[in-house]
Amino acid sequence: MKRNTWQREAVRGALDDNDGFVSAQALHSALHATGSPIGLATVYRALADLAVKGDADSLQSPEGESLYRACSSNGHHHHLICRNCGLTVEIEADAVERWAKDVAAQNGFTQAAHVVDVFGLCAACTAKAAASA
Amino acid sequence: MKRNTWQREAVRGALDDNDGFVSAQALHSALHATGSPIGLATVYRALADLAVKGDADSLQSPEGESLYRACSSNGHHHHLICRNCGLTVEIEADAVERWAKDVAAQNGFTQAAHVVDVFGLCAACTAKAAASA
DNA sequence: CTCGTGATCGAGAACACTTCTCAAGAAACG
DNA sequence: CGTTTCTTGAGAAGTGTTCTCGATCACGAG
Ligand SMILES: [Mn+2]
Ligand SMILES: [Mn+2]
Ligand SMILES: [Zn+2]
Ligand SMILES: [Zn+2]
Repeated sequence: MKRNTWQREAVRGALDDNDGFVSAQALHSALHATGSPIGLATVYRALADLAVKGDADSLQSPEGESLYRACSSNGHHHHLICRNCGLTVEIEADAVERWAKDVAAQNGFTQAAHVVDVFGLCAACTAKAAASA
Repeated sequence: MKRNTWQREAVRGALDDNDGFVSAQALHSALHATGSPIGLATVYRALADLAVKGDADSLQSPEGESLYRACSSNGHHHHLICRNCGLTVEIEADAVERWAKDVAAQNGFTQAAHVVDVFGLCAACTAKAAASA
């Protein structure tokens, strides 16, 4: 019941071309830069679809923008993200998963979900910052 | 250089009257409901100030809204939040702190900060949901 | 207790991000 | 093809937050 359009292909492709997390607007700009006439609303829709299908991870930047990324790893995992360049490292942490589940259960909470992200400056951006300081 | 106004007092008081995390707009409504003529912009400003002074914790709801809470515990900690009623439990987890620091360092990241929150349905809201289902 | 200065306030405008509306377009399928 | 139905895209609308700027008020100096 979901049709195949070049627009959806384009969004998926643009996501793949990107290493780190990107916003819908940035992706739209990138697509436009290559000459694509895709609409902004369509980019938002495609990203939302990819996210629910599990083909993309999404998170909120500290500034409140929604960011998306085509993830290599399939299962549940978390991210270490450079707040300067967006570079992302996928991290798995069974210990944290267990901890989140336990702390919820111990307090009588059900349907627990957790948000676990680490933001920092990657090695390259750290070096760059030190040089310019 | 920071003046004392009844507005700031009112915001701090309203925060204290609230168990869980609340949004700036909710707080503004609550204040209005008690007859206070405080302005919305002022509520935003007061909350931002409280947050940088460390007198309030802030986080982003999964929907992207900024939420605030007057926390009892002083030090760094995390939260277990009911997504229905906002009830909040403060949690400390040295293991998670260490893990975040380590995973950043191991990947060459500096100035690491982490976002760790657990959302769920509290016991009361779970019961209520089961009853109405 | 004035006064003066400058921080603070608040109404509304402006912003940034996201979603909605709906007419036009194009997959899918017999 | 032709029909059906989903998808698209431009712009409007919605939502949360910040900005603008004249009026107000806190507070230390005199
Ligand atoms: Mn990932
Ligand atoms: Mn807290
Ligand atoms: Zn970087
Ligand atoms: Zn609850």
